Amino acid sequence: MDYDKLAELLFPEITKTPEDYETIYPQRELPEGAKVTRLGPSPTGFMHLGNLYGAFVDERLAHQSGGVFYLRIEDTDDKRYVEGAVDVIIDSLDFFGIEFDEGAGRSGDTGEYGPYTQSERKDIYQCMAKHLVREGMAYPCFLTEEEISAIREKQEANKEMPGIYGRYAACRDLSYEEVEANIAAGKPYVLRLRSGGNIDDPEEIKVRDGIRGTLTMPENCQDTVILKATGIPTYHFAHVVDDHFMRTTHVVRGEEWLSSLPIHVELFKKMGWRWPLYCHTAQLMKLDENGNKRKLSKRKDPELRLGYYKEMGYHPAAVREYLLTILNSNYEEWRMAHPDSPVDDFAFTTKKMSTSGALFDLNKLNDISKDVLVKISAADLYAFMLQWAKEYRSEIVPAIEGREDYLLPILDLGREGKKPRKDFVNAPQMFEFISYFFDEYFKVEDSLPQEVPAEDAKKILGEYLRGYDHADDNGVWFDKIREIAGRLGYAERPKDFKNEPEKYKGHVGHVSEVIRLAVVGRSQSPDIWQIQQILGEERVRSRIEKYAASI
RNA sequence: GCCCCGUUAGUCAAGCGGUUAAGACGUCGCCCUCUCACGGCGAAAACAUGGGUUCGAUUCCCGUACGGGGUACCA
Repeated sequence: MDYDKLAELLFPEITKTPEDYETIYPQRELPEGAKVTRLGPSPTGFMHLGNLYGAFVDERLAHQSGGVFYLRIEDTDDKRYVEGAVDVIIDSLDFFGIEFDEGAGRSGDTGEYGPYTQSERKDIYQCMAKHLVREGMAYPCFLTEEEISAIREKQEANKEMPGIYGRYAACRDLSYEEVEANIAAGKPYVLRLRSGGNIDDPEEIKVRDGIRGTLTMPENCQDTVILKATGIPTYHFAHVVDDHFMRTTHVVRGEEWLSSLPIHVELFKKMGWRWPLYCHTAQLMKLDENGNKRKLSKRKDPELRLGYYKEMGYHPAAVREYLLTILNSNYEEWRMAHPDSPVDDFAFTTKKMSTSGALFDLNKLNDISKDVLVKISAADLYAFMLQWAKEYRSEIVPAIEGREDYLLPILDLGREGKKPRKDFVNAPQMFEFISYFFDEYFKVEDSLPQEVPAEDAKKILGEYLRGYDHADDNGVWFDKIREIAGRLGYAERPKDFKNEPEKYKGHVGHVSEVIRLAVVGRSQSPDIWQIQQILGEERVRSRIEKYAASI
């Protein structure tokens, strides 16, 4: 068989050689140790937490080392393409503060290693495929779907490994004339790798993984398809060609790729290239909905969808912080030691990544979110909440928009000092938490405490109103409540009540709860005095009068 | 079926042959306190399982179970 002739027959229009592309895409000039990483999503328009998770790893590895992080659109499966998906990808990552240095963009590519969309790189793949044919390492295969499933059935019946390999690779040794005749007859064909693996006694290959250490696997034996009948490459071939010519140093991808690693290794070897350092991440998991079983995979589960967190009003910084704690087991510890350092100061490493899948933990996210939000200024919180409301809760926008002066002190309530309140978790919860500051949302939600009968409540509110002086400071204000409590038979100190409960109806806490109910409508809230200062005397008086009248 | 990968408290996780088996979230209790939150202190709670190897296994090896992934002209 004359492979040169076959290569010309198959790819008459390809004139460039692999060497030409080596020149077109030279080694990158980067500082020592700089890492080149990439995100390669398929343009389905669906981004999930796993994508973000991987993107963080890529981003950190590249930017921590002075390297390059680029975006490559992997659209070799035309069935998957969704219009506008590239923008969705860029936008949703941008929301979480992840930016690319080069690659596909909203308005075309940036960078010297493009095109960055696989469907535009057909010539490159074909050139490499032609090279493999010329070297006798790839061949055209005319097997039809039916023939392939017949082979599979036979293999299953014989309990053999399924697939096209060795003696089942019917087209491996077609003569030039047979190939020519098939093509002339218009038969469709794919290009298959002529695997060098020994199916009966595969050799072991060792591949170093940045997360999992050294992996030991059997070599590939399958004559994997590298070019589909359309001339478009499969993922395997595109990955090898692209990551070589884009000079990727670290490939971060999900563990679902682990089992095709031997294919990639064989392809790299056959091309005579060095393969990048693979980093196979563990999959994020979810609890099963019915019998809250163990772990379940993702896809379409709402909380794994990236847009979910934005819709739920979680601040991107909180999601980032949460992801980082999942990403690197020593991050939390570092964060406790460096509460105010920027994330960039943390030395991220793939070695500290978990090899087993983590279950998403909403409690943890909420807790982390509180810690993150407490450090964000009221002005930023305001802007964040407003933006969220505009997108997802337009009916509350009028309450918020243009009222920054009113809202800033509210958002800062109790956040001063060394032990600030951590009341806020996400945007909707923030709004709910402060909703009593809006007259249109204020309502009395809780009922009087057991210890205070209705007539006492009326008396408390009456006396409170009579003695109310908006100019009182916090101390004077509370002393007055103590007096009222004492006069009506309630302990002025909770301890007194606790020690001698039979002597009192209740304690000052119960008395102030009545006032709290009148002013904020709930039995729990931050400091009432501060709230009153923000509400203003008129509204305080009117709320108390109204509540007293309703008892 | 076959092939990979994994399995430490409810969850996330340190741990790399000898530890009282860290820490965080959640839960519970106490303290602080006008409520809640914050903060502080404390408690309950774990090495899937059976065999080896070893003076000694959570740590190493093999089997079993369980979970995940792959077995496509999908990525």
